[in-house]
Amino acid sequence: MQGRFSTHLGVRPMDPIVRRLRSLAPLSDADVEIVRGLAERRERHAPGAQLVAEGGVSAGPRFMVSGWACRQRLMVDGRRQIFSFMLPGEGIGFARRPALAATVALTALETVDATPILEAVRRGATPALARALAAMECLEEALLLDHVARLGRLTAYERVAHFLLELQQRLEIAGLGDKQRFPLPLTQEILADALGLSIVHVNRTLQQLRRGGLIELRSGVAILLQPEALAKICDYRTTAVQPIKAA
Amino acid sequence: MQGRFSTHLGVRPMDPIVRRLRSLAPLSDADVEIVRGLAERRERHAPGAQLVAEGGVSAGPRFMVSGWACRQRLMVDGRRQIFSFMLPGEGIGFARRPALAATVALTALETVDATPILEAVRRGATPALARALAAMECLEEALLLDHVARLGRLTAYERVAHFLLELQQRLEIAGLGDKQRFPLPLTQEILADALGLSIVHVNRTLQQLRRGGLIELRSGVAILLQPEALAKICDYRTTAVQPIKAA
DNA sequence: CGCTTCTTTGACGAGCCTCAAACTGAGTGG
DNA sequence: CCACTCAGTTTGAGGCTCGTCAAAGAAGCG
Repeated sequence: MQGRFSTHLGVRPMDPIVRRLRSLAPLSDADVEIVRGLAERRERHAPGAQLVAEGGVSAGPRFMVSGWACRQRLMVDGRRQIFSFMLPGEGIGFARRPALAATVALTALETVDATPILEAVRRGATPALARALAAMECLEEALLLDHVARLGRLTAYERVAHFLLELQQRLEIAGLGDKQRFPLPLTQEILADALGLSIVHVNRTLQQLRRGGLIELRSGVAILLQPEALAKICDYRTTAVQPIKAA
Repeated sequence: MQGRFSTHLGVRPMDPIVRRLRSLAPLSDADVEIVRGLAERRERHAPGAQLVAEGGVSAGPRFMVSGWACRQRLMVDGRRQIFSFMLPGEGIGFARRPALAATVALTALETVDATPILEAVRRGATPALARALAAMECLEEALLLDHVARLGRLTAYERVAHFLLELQQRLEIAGLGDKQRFPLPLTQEILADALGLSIVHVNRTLQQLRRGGLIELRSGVAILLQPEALAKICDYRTTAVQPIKAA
């Protein structure tokens, strides 16, 4: 289904990665070629598969090619908190440290090994990609802080609006979806565990947004009918993506 | 007051920093000397002072010497979310990126410029300190994830317990406080803004913990009367501080 | 179809927030 | 030394937000 989607739209598999990196720093054709070269070592994962175990060392840097994943932690009594989502084009395991949370596939997904890029960067061969990776790390932290503020200081209604706006933006950058419409292959349980709510309350909040004519949701596709109104609801500010100047 | 405290206990100003780094990686005497050498360039800040502006570039790496600070963000309607606290011995602005949140002094505090250490590390002069700084960064992210889980999946009662246990541990490492007792110079408003609660509810939750004989709080000092019971309440797991192996 | 997973709905209660006001303690100045 | 102020804490009352329990629809899938 996902594969067909790509084919029909003429989206080549590495496009989300290229688009995303380009949004972080201007890349030369040579840089882009390095990225496209990654396509060789592709890896498939089934939904539910654990990409990185909590406490384990990450199996090298990778990019998401298709599908969704998340970082999460479980409590002894079964409660779950999702820390972040990984979308096509985004990186996994670039930080060389023990994983502080498990990374789990939420849908069927594909990744590519990004080791060649990291090596090229270490050789100093591609300062532009180095900047892009630095900006990527920075953006990840920004998203985590947004998540904290969302959980700590927004109501359920605001949280859902804020989260949808964030996804819209990230997916648009990757070339999936536009200003209003994007794929959303998440169950309400997953939304609940990310947003710190119960399933039931997520359901009711979504309906409230629907009844208000703000969003539409069906069969894995979200439509933001009034993005500006949504942004107003939750004081949404685009997490600025300023490319980092070389040191 | 704070100065007197240090003098009486015979705590030298750089001790918290040394202790904290030592908890992250074994340091040689030479390493410790480098750290103690920082004491020259000390800086004072009044409570409420902004150490780093949101969006601004951090004014170089620093260590907290005394006092407390926090990273926070304000919403347009005045709501505030505190992302993290900075305690004596901990670092500020080591990541070379635009600040994603403002850093604000919560009490009178002192910092030292850590640039010399960063330079020594870059020269490769001190691999042990390099490991300690890497572990420091890692630990910071771990704390942030803990914070997310706290806000998303713990009740008010659990949140407060969890937070107090975290502070106890961090302060003990810095040599301030012991297994049960530690300084807590935070108003209930600050606690509320960190834990995603209202002031009133923080107050009631603290009293619930007091009535349960779990904690004691007075004039800026917290006492955990039953640390194990507290840990049980909130599924508290020490955020393991495993020194990172050299690459 | 018949299963399972996911969504939706209702009823109810608890957790947490808001508003408001009293109380405490540490200055501060007359 | 005693008001007086101000920031912070505590208490009460009431209500909204959100969670839990339970069960009934939908929707995907073999």
